[in-house]
Amino acid sequence: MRIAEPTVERLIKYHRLLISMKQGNSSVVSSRQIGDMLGIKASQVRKDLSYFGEIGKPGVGYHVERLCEHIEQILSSPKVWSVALVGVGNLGMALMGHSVFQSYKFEVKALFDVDPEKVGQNIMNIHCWHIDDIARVMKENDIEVVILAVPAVEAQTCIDKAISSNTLKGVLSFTQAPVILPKGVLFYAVDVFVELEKLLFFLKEKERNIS
Amino acid sequence: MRIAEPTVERLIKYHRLLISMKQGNSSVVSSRQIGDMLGIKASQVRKDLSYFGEIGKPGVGYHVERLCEHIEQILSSPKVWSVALVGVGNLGMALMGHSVFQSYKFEVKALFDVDPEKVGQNIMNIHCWHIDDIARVMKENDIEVVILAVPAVEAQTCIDKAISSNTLKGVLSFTQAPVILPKGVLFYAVDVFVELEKLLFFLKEKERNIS
DNA sequence: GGGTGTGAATCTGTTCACAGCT
DNA sequence: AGCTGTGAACAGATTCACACCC
Repeated sequence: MRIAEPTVERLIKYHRLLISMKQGNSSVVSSRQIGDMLGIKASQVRKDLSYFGEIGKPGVGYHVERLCEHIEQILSSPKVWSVALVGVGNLGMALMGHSVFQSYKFEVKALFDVDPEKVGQNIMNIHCWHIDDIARVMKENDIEVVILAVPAVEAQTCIDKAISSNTLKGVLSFTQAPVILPKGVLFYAVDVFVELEKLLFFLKEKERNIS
Repeated sequence: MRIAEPTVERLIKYHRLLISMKQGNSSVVSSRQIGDMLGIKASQVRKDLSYFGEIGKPGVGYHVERLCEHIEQILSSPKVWSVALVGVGNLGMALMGHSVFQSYKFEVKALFDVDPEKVGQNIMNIHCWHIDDIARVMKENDIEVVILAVPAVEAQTCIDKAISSNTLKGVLSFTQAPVILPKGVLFYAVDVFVELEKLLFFLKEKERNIS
């Protein structure tokens, strides 16, 4: 069964919330409680969770630990993904330091940059290669996922080199440049610029409607 | 007229693309060309652009410069927003260095942190205050927008302090913690964790469907 | 031919409302 | 009473298809 993207996104948030609730005191939680904490309607929460069979108890709610495991199973992958981080500037470093990157779901196997100060070094225990070596290193390490944190102008060049490895399956991009990829390679983008502009736009619209 | 969020998001991307096209050679562009470059259907592009009257020429396309100005007008704000950056760690610094932050639409008026190494310093020419001073500094500088780049556990505390300034109107959050805000304060979140998990989830699903 | 603008159709996601369980 | 699970209604966004223009 196919799960829609907005649903997956919410499942991930439920899961994260449930993990933090496991340390708490109550072992049961209702759809309304979950919804309130995440700013989601209770009916939406129930619909999302009902996709996978009946796991809540009417009149009671969901068992925190059981629900958490259940979602974990849905989200879990049969393998640990090998990942390359391309671009070890401020942003790349911030990502490396981010708790997200201590995950059992993937492993950052290699870093890539062009800065001679970084190439050849080990940064946070991971070797940094020159971007020109990416195809070879990706092949040797079976790296299927690339996290792209380079300046916009270099994005396409870097990706083209990664494509030539023939092992690339997914890209998470932090640059705002549009990137051309072969069909079949999954692409997700975190676009700071767009989010910021959206915020400012709707702030403006709101003020305009008031006055 | 109200413009839907997905439309705004695309308008922002069109605008960004058009700016880079202005340096190029062709002064006219078709909906198909725009769409291909951004991975959007041509019909979608036309629908988006037709919301604001007829600005394209049948058989020819859209005049790059005129279209760019047109969208700029839609997106533009009558004022420059005053912004505070809360959290000057790796991520905060990455954001500061990001080209996005050299915008004429807003100005970063103050930084906030708890690290005694940073508090009291000027960082990239902007003064860094202790987070406890945020309400006062926000009031004094009419800061209405907060960019939140602190660890998850501190997110709510920081936001609560910002709320008490009574000038807060919008938040762009980079932490993965859910944050409680008064109704009326706009909230956008960039959630690295969620994007990464989504990518891995759909990668897994894809492999599962093949085998 | 090539390309826009747009109403209609379709697809997708959310919300409602209520039967049924504890 | 309280809460889940779910079909049905609704709302929103995308895509189609075609009339019309250059």
